[in-house]
Amino acid sequence: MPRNSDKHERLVEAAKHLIHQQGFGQTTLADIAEESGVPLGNVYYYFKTKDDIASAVIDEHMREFRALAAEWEKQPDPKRRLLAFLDMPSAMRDTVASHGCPVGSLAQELNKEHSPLAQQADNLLKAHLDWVRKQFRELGRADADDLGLQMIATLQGVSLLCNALRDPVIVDRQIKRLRVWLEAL
Amino acid sequence: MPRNSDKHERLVEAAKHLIHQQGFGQTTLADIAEESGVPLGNVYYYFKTKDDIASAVIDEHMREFRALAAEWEKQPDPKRRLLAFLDMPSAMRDTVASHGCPVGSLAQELNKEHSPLAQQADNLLKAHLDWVRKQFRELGRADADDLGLQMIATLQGVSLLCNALRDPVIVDRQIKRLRVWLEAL
DNA sequence: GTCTATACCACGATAGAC
DNA sequence: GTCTATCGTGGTATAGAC
Repeated sequence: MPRNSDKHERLVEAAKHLIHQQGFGQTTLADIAEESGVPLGNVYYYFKTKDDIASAVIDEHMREFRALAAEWEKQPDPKRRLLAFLDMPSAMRDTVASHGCPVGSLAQELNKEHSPLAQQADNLLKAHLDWVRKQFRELGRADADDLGLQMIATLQGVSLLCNALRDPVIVDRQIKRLRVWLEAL
Repeated sequence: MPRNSDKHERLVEAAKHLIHQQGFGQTTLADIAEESGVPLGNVYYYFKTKDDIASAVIDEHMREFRALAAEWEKQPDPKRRLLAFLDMPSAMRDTVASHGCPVGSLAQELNKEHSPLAQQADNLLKAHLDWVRKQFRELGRADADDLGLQMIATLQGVSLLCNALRDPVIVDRQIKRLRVWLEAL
């Protein structure tokens, strides 16, 4: 067990970045070892398999999401919470243009494999969706489930197109549109 | 040069299906050879590299898109052309739930590599986008570019979520919403 | 707990017989 | 043109010294 060392943490952090940039399949254990400054063979002291690293990365994404959600929930009403949520993709516009959405692209990749990792990534995406839907419900919308899906789908689609067209301005424009849409709701 | 043989065609067709189902990285030449009934070593008579096969697959997608577009363009007005366009994802709802959008997921995967294939897949996605934008322009909309992006982004996002949640009904509902939106435009 | 060296295997690609 | 056999590389995972 990792004790007084931060190597475990460094490995997960390196894997998180590399997987976002290169995808899970393209990222080798050697890449992760190098980026985190841990010798290759030593990686197996912390993780039994490559899949275990990916699993830890998804867990980390989930923790980060929960921490952000706790921040957004400090807003006094659901509409402002949703607007706060939109700050996330806005702030990531450049990295989205370069590598897409870290959670959406990972989920899509893992869903092509038959590994149980896919389910875990899907749950992460579902956590985003559920949180947004909850806000729409608190707004009193009977069609909260559809609205939430519409919002997350738009963000995922915009990320994909923004990445394919390599144009961060797409994120700006479409998020602005979503803000207007929210305000008017 | 392939002449009186359909092996070339069978290889591309097999690769197209397998890449959609498993992704490009996960699909091996052995898979493609087996599915198309061509011996492994013989694949290299038709394609110099694995990338060349992917390139041919993307070309094939492009041809199919152009053929469909030619059909849609038989509709008398742009609104009906856009509605006809939406029949495609509707008809594919089950395979989208199983494996995502064949062009969107491929583009996202290839954009994580540094290969020139990414550009080719991006062009395919852009062809879809350009066609839709053209229809909005012919509808007389000054914001045609935004509307087109909004529509393609929605479809891509819906495909991704539908795949992650494994629920084809999501496609039905959201396409229905898009139809209503179009009618009202 | 840490690191080196290496086993082992899958896959892309090639050689060369027919 | 077709197919078999095989090479070489690179990547996951392990053995075992320190």
